[in-house]
Amino acid sequence: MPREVGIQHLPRHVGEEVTVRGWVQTTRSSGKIAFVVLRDGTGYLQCVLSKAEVDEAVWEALRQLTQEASVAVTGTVRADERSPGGVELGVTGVTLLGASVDFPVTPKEHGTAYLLEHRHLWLRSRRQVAIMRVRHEVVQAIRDFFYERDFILVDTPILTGSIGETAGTLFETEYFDLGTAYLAQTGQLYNEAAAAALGKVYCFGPTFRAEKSKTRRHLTEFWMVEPEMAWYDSDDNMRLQEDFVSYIVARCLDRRAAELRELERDITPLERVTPPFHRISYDDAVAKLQTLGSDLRWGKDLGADDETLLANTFDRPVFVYNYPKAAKAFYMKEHPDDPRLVLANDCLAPEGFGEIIGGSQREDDHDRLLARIKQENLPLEAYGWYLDLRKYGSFVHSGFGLGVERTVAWICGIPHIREAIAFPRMLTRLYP
RNA sequence: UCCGGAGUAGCUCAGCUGGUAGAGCAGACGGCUGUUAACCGUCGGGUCGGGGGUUCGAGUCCCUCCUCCGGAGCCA
Repeated sequence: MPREVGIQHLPRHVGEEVTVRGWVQTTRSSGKIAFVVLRDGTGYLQCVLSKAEVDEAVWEALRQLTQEASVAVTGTVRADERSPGGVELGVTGVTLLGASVDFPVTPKEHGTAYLLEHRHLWLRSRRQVAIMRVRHEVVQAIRDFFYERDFILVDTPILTGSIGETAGTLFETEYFDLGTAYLAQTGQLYNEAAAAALGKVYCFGPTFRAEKSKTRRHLTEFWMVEPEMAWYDSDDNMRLQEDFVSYIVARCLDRRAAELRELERDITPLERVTPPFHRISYDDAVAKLQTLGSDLRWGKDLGADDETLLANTFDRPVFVYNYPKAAKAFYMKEHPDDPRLVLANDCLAPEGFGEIIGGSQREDDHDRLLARIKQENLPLEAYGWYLDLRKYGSFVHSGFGLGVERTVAWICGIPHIREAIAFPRMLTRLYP
C-alpha cells in the first residue's frame, strides 16, 4: 500500500501516489467519470475516477460507495483548480472498509429534534466538524492564555457537599454514608482556597445546573473556565477579562479562518474584539435601557432581551458593573461607597449573543461574609472552610467564569449553544 | 412552572368551508466524461401522535392525554 497521508497534508504530496482512509461524504457519477468526496477529520478530498483509466473492478467498487461508507482510496495527488481543495486524487484503487446503508443524516434538511436524536451521526457533517474544530481552538487558547500568564490549573471537585451559589438548582446523588452529594455548579469557592495557596489559579471543567431552562443559551451540563486571582480588585479583573476574550477571538481568527468560512461567519464584528471593551455601570445601563423601551426596574437583573438591546448599542463586548446586591450571589464584595451594590461585572457579547462572563471581586471581610451567608439562609456548617479563608490571612481577590459553549456559539455565529458541544445535555435530552 | 407553536411517507412539509392521502428529497433501476446539495427519466413507499366524541362520512370539528419545538424566569 502506498504511503498513507492525511488530507490536510496532501498539497505537499502533489505528483505522488498515496493512500487516504476516510468516510464518503458524497458521490457523483456521470456514467464515465465519477467524483467521491472523502472526509478524514483533517479535511475534505475530491477523488476522481475515470472509467477509461481504471480497472473494471475499481469502477464497479464505486457503486458500493454510499454516504458515510469508510474506504481506503489510492491514487495520484494532482493540483486542479476545479477541485474545491485545490488538489484532488486521481484514483487507481478503492477498498470498501465499512459499508453504510441508508445513512440517516442526508445532505437535505432535517429538523432539530431529528438531528439531535442522531447527534452521533450529525457530528460528521461539515458544519458540525467546523464547530468542533473551533471549540477545540477556543479550549486550547484558554489553556495557553493562562499558561503564558503563570496561572496554575487546579482541578476542583465535581462531587461536592451542599455548597455553591444557590440551592434548588443542583443535581443530587447518593454518596455512601455521607448523605446527599451534589454535582458542582461552580468551582469558584474552591478556587478561592487555591488562590491563597498559589496566587493565580483557574479551574476548567464541566459544570451542572438542574435549572429547568429551555432556551438557546442553556444546557444542564456545560463547560466553564474559572480563574481566580489573589490581589486583583474589580478593575484588574475586568482588564484581565477583556485581554482574555480578545486573545481567544484572535486565536480563532488566526488559526480557524477556514472553519469560520465554512460556517459563513461574518468575521468583521470579531475583528473589532480588542481591548478596551465598553464599560457601563448597572445604574447607567438601567437608565439607558429604559430610554430604549425596556420595562426593567432598578434592582432586577438584566433579562435576555435587555442584554441584546444593550449590547446592540456597542460595537464590541461590553461590561456591565456594580450590580445591586440583591440580584447577585452572597460572596460578592460590597461596594465601598454604596452598600446597595456589589463589585460584580458581566460581560455581554455583541450581536445578541448575550452574557458570556460573570465575575466579581469577592467579599474578604469575615464578618460581612458571615452576615451574608446567614441572610441567604445558607447552611452555615457547610461554609466553615470557606469562612476560614477570611480568618487566616484574608486577601483581596477576584475572579470570573466564562461559558465555553456560549463563547463558541458566539464566535461561530450559531444561534443555539446545543451545537457548540458534541453531546448536549438538555432538559429533555440524555440520548445519545 | 408559565406563554405560544407543532405532531401526515425514511426526512422536510402541503392538505382550504368535513367527501377515496400529496409534493420535494432520500431509496431502487436506467441514462449522462469535470461534477460541486450534480442533473434527466421510471418505480416502490402511509395505524395522518394515543384514546374518546360529533357525523352518513374526520388528517380536517370537539374533549382529553402524550411527545417535541420556541420563548420567559434563572444563569455561563
